[in-house]
Amino acid sequence: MTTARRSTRDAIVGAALELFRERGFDGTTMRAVADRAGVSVGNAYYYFSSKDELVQGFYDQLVAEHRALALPAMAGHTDLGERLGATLHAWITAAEPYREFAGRFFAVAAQPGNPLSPFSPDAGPARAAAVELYQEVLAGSRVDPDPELARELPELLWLQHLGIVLFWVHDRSPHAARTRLLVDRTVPIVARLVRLSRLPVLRPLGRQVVDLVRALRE
Amino acid sequence: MTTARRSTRDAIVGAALELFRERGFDGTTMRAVADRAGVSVGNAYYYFSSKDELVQGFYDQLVAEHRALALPAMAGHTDLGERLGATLHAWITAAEPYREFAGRFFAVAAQPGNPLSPFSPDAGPARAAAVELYQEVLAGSRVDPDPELARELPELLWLQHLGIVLFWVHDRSPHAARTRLLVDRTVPIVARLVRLSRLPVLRPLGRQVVDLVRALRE
DNA sequence: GTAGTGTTTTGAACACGTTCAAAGCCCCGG
DNA sequence: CCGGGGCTTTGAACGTGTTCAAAACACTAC
Repeated sequence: MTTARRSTRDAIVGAALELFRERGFDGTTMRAVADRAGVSVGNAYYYFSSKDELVQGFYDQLVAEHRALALPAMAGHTDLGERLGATLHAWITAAEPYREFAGRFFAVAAQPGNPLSPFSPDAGPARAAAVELYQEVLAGSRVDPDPELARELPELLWLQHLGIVLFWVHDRSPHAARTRLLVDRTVPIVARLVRLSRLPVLRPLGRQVVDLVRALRE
Repeated sequence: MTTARRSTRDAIVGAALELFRERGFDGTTMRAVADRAGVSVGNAYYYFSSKDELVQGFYDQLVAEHRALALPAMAGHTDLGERLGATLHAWITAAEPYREFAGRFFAVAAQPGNPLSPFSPDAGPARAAAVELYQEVLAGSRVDPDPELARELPELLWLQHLGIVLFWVHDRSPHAARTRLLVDRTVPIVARLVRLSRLPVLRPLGRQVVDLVRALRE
């Protein structure tokens, strides 16, 4: 029965998330996950082909929480910098509970070939959803960048997001204060660059950036 | 005797490097490393407290090879873009033999708290050496950036280098062609930005960047 | 020489991620 | 009811990274 299948699966991923939060990724054993889910080790492997794959559950939850926090936070603002800042701070807030062990998670995802890697084909839909959020960040702001650049901007902003995440993962300061500082300082730079992109002196630069992004997309 | 100590250590790291090249990181077992080095497993752990730590050997070798390739490659050039491109292409060339499994290596290093991480305190000297190479890239070029920016530029170029490495790790194209494309497209952008940094419109932007870097250094 | 002390080396033992042959379960056609 | 074919589930077994108490060794002081 397919509903039995679902519930076993959910029990496993639920147990995994609980244990990850309690003891971190390395401190969680597959035996413990299986125990708490009330199944055998082998059964856990029937649904998830590796311990790494259990991380997908964490990932999905984080994306959903980020979106839920980001949209209301930027609503009402029309300044690109404000909207961008709200979105990035929302991410830091959403990720806060997982801070201690998220480093291991992202290290796993950073592994080339890993399906969780944001650059892997498997992560295509997840990536598209993330880029779309930045599309919305832009759409709600009264900003008028160079039109060619505008088309690539959502993806570029998502790249900025990845960079911030990378920093956050290594940030050991309380409440991720350094990452928040990085956001507060980076956002005006990006906003200014976008604003200046119409300037004649900067047009060739913008074109170079656009060409680069397109060339890499193949 | 300290020379015996050295030679055991070298035997282990040598065996590890051989095996890494033959079978990759995951395919290499500590038992195999110990065997080939002619010592016991326990002894390998006496010198290296984990399998990850053996990667340091690979890392050191790569840095040395990069420097050896980069210096002659940029000699004679005075254009910043040319020097930067030569340095980055030299890195890709030096890293080529390790391409298949370097992904695993950098994933290990990317783990927060790992002493191999470029941002860890343990890696301070290694980082300083890397930044210094970009100091040399700048020193040999006739370029005249905004003076405040100039002081932070070596570190910023090193950050660019890290970004390229990150891309390379995920690049599956033959001969890392896509990474080379990225270098060829990124370098002119960076060179142009540096050149434009003296422009009055861009001064505030440059200041923001400089402030950011300094704030994050604490 | 011998005893004492610190360093190096050993290999069995442990805990973990992962695999796999076998068993259990469910449902359908006869 | 029976038999068979696919899902699911099991837990013992394997190979791995890592630990540790004990042994071997090197040196010094007497």
